[in-house]
Amino acid sequence: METTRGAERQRTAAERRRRELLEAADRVVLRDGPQASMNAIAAEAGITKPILYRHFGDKGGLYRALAKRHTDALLSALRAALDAPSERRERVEATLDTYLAAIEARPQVYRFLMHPSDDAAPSPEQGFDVGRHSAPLLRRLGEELGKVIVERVDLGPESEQMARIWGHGIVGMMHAAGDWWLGDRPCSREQLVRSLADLLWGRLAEAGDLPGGQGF
Amino acid sequence: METTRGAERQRTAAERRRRELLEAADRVVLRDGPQASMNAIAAEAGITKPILYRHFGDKGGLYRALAKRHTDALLSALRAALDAPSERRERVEATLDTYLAAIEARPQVYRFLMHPSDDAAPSPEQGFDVGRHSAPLLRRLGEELGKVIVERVDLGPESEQMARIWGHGIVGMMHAAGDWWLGDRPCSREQLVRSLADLLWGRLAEAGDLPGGQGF
DNA sequence: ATATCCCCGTTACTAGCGGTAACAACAGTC
DNA sequence: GACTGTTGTTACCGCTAGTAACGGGGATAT
Repeated sequence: METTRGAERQRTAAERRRRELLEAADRVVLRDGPQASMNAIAAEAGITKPILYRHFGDKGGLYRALAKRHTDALLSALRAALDAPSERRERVEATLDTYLAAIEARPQVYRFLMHPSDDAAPSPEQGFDVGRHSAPLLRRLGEELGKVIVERVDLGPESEQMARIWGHGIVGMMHAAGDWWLGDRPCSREQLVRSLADLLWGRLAEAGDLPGGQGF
Repeated sequence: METTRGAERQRTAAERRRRELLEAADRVVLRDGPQASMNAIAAEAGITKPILYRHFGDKGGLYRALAKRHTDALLSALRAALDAPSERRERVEATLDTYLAAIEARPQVYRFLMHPSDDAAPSPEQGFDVGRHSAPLLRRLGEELGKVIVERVDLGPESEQMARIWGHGIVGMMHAAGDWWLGDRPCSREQLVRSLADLLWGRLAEAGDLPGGQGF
């Protein structure tokens, strides 16, 4: 009765295959961007389409699996920066810098993560399904940051609601500024990090109005 | 020689037609979301595809024309809120609220503006063309806000750079928080607005650490 | 009046996409 | 040796964006 051992071996073989396919998909996405076709990915992996579909269900499945790898990697790097033993402002700057360094190092990956090209659920459900459409990575980062805030910062009553709002807000700030910065590169990474941290540290409230017309 | 008058009339007729087509496209996008097909739009307008292509070049052209209308409308509403004669904090809150009210009122439009479904330039240029991929609306809002900040807020030296960074950062914060909020609706709009304004007003810097573990 | 030109509109097509059905070949199990 | 499950194939479906190629009608020029 070799059933269990055989099944085991088969399972691990399937998992290894799955990893190979993911790596091939990775290469293609890195080369062709998020609109890489299933045909191209299959060709890169040296096989044909139906195998991909057997492993991942549909294109959304493959992309979700692919995104999870990168998201997990980025998330753990951010967690490390967020857990460093230093002052709050320093940690915030380190986290911003970690994120920006990551997207700077591999812009194609970043682009794929943020723009899965209308992945997953085609969801023929009409009506207002406006949730989930922005990249899942942003949502996840926002939720995680919200958790960190609620458990470390004293925000008084209603702190949980506000912490989640702040989590998503700060992540969005980081993302939008990073996206813009990555396009034109108008300044150094350090300056960007410092400016964003300044914004979070209330410099907008402290700054005086400029003469001529009402202030901001 | 009726040449000029004839050409004139013809031009205005073409422009009226174009507006009609855009309105039909608007209805379809509002109903089907950003993945509305050219066939569906043509059918809604009561004509066939090639006419659309003659008017707008390609799908990206149509979507850009469509997006410009909504973007302009939203932008002018935001400008009005930003120019109100009151205190800075109040103006910031009013602007946030205007944006959130807009996306709340017509989520499908909002979704279309943010996710043009890989529009426009297929740009076969490989390499790092990571600019421009996030919705043009966000970029435009960020730039506009940056301009407003640089001309109204006293940020000392390097103020222009910092103002642009802040513009994109604040817009991104607003967008991400709004997107998340629109999905789960975890709180009222007022509360969201107040929390985001609090964040911009430096409450993160002022808040104390919570006991148990390092602070944020 | 006739011929010219230009624009609106059509039908019919291409190439490529995501996804699937049907079938072939090989493994290990009974 | 028969059976079963996995791995792989080819050939197809329905859809999409986009494009000829052609027909008809109204204004213009002679």
